[in-house]
Amino acid sequence: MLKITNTLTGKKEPFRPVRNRNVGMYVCGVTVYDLCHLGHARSAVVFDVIRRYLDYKKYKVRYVKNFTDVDDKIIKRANQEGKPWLDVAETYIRAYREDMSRLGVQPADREPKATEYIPEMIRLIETLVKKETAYAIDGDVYYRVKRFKNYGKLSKRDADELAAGARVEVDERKENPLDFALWKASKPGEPTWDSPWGPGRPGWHIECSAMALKLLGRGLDIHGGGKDLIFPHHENEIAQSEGATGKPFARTWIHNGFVNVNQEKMSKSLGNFFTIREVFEKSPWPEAVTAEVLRYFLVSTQYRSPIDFSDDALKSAKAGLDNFYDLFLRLRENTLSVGRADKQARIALQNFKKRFEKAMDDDFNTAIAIAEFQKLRSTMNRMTQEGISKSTAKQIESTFQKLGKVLGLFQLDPESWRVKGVKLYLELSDELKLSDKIGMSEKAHVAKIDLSDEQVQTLIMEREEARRNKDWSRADTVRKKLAHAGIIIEDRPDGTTRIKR
RNA sequence: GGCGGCGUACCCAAGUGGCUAAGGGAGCAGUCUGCAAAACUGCGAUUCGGCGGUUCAAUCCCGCCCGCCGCCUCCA
Repeated sequence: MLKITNTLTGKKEPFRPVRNRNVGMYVCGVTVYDLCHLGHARSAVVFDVIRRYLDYKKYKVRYVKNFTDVDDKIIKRANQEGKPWLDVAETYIRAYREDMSRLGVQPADREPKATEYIPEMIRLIETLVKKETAYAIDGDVYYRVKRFKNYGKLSKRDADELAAGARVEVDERKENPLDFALWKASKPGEPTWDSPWGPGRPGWHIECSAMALKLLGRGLDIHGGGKDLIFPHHENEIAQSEGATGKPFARTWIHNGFVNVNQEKMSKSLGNFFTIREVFEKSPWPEAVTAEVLRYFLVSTQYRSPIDFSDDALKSAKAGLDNFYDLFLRLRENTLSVGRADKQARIALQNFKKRFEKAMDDDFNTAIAIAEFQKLRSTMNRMTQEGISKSTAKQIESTFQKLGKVLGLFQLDPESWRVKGVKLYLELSDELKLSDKIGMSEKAHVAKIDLSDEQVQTLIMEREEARRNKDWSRADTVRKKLAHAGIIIEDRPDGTTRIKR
């Protein structure tokens, strides 16, 4: 039985969708005014994994993740760049899609844009106004927080105390400092739509209420996003939606923890953020490898906890994955016609599956799920030594692939993970050279040696010849030379040589 | 100030009122190997920030203290 920690109740509770096996899931997407950073990547990967696991459990998932494409920050950006605001939004929606596809994040079933749901928003606001849960002033419409008795139930805040401690400069026209904008009269040059209150544009929170209600309605089982959205965004969504419909909005609220750098939240204001593409660009590994490394890093911590990003963390993730892919290679190479360990291996696979599901059922504990993969890897390495047949080896590999898919891991061809065939040209850097940026000590000594494919081949042949002549010192010299270019040579028992980087 | 969270070995990271405190990375030693790498085997927290309390028994429950972080304003 799947259990999920629900922010609303503060408890881990059994997951029961409204309509049996159908799951409606809404996740707050990004405001498209800039490139996505690793924080966005984490949120995306977390909910991608949740979605994949629900699929795996044979739920019928309808996953909606929106784009906020009308907003103050987009307007500001457009003004800075002297571009139409729609262009800005389009640019970053495209960038988002590129980044996510690199990360192997599956698109949601619906990716609505706020601007496509203006009529729905207006209707929602009208309902609220009719119920006197909202009021209009000079073309603006505000939500009357006092009218919603449960205000604060998600973020566990007391409305009165909030009002007392309000740090925002108070708009004198508002009845209560906590009241928030549902609709804003637009200034010249700003995006604008006709409305019963005059030309204007939506406030920040209303779009998600409108889209979630429209696309998922009462089947809203899961509503998610980063922890920073709990207040005010999700709190306000609840107020708007429940204020209008009089019915509970979402059943289970899921919030993911932040990505930190040196224990501090990665954020624009601190300037300590890394964009997703920046990490890809600076990565010493091929793109597909980097993607899995990032995912491995991101899911190696339970989704609610903070996770600290660093070069070391990525290297550690890479090393962990290398060991898996080494096993996959071994599985393809070291098989027999009849395996002594076949039976044991098959039993281990069955047990593994149960443990994996147990881990994931417990609030998507991907950290434990990975630990289970690790144990299986170790077991299978031993089985391989004892001897397994080709068909069992295939079964093992496909189990890793099939269950790994839930986390988005082990999806690459083991041959291409780090053996021949990948791009040979590489810039060799121990560190990702992120150091200066995050103020860490300078320790990146970059040796840059580019070897062409041909040069590598020549060197390897040279070493083979040396080995045949038992000229060990010459063979080792070549090995060292290649090592400088990041190429590792492994001599295998059958006399062949494996090339890794 | 209010609310929430965290502090587990060199690093990352699970976890439980009592059974060996998972797993990974790094390290060390052994087997293997021309050497190396990989794999395998072994080693590595008598202890879970500190101090008290509850309990037959606490890392896990309670209280206090110390340290760190987040939200309370836009933020994944």
